[in-house]
Amino acid sequence: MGISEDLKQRNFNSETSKSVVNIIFTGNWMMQQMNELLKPFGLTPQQYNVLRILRGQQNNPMTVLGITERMLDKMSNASRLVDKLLEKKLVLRRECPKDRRAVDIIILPAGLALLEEIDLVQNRWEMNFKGIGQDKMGQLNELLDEFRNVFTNN
Amino acid sequence: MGISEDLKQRNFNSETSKSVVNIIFTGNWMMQQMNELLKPFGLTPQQYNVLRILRGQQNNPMTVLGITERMLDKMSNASRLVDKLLEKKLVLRRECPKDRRAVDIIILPAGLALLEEIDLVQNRWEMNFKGIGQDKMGQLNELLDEFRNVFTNN
DNA sequence: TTGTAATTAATGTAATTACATTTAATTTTA
DNA sequence: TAAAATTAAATGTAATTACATTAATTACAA
Repeated sequence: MGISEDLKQRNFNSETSKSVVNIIFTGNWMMQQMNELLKPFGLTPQQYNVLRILRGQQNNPMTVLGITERMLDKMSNASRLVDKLLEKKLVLRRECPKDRRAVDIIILPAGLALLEEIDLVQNRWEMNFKGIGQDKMGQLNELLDEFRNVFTNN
Repeated sequence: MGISEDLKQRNFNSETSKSVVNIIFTGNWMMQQMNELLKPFGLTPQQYNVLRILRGQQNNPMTVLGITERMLDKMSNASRLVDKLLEKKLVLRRECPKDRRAVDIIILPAGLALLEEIDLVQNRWEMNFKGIGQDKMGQLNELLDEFRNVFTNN
């Protein structure tokens, strides 16, 4: 019996308890999917996330702190993730001229190219969900946001 | 700027792309919440999950494999998680009489008592979500299930 | 200005995870 | 039955994460 069936059969105290477990489980499941998708490209989901954040800044440099603030998983050490991306020559690291404590990170053309490759595969993969429909996707996003917004901060 | 605002501002290709990121992010967020909640009790979310699985079996012994199948995060090593629970004297481990390769794990009264303590705190914590309403919770659960069910297995 | 506090990134480390391998027992099959 | 294949759990390990600390720089207050 898989966990999906388990989720259904388990007698939860409340729909809320089930949601809590379901969100964690589905998050793990999704991460796993991403992990498989990224494996051929030699990136972990966390490294990929950092690259996408850098691309999102339209080639403006971004400090390590800036990256940290936007990471999905705050606990991954941005400093060391950037190390890995440096090793792969996907980003550049240089002292920030405005604040010598800070370090600017810039995505390199190789990084952008890799992201574009991954985009193709990811878009194809996302097609799997097209049966669900935009309206339901929107609903899901609203519900997840609402869930988190219960706690004012975050 | 927190990630929530970032999720809103980021220009996603599609509502689907946003859902993918949102599910991962909200899963991590929820895990973090659980982590904070469990810290005073000296349990990690994974250890807690195993304890709950064992409780769910109404004190029937369960093999390590059985636990693995029901874990939220399949990748955590059930064997070593059980080690930790043994150290804390929350479970018992004994050779399975029907199959000497397998090992039966049974939750001890101390484990059940700890879970009841945690239940109190968790129920109180879940009250935070009561404003959302049962109907929306149900909706969310259905949507998450639908998302995963796109891939027949899992 | 000078000393104190705060901020930024990097690093040290213990624990955990991911992944492969090993050991022991059981099942299958020749 | 004996050998081969499979299964269950444990273990080895390299990488990663969680958490604390450090080092360097900047901001601020006396």
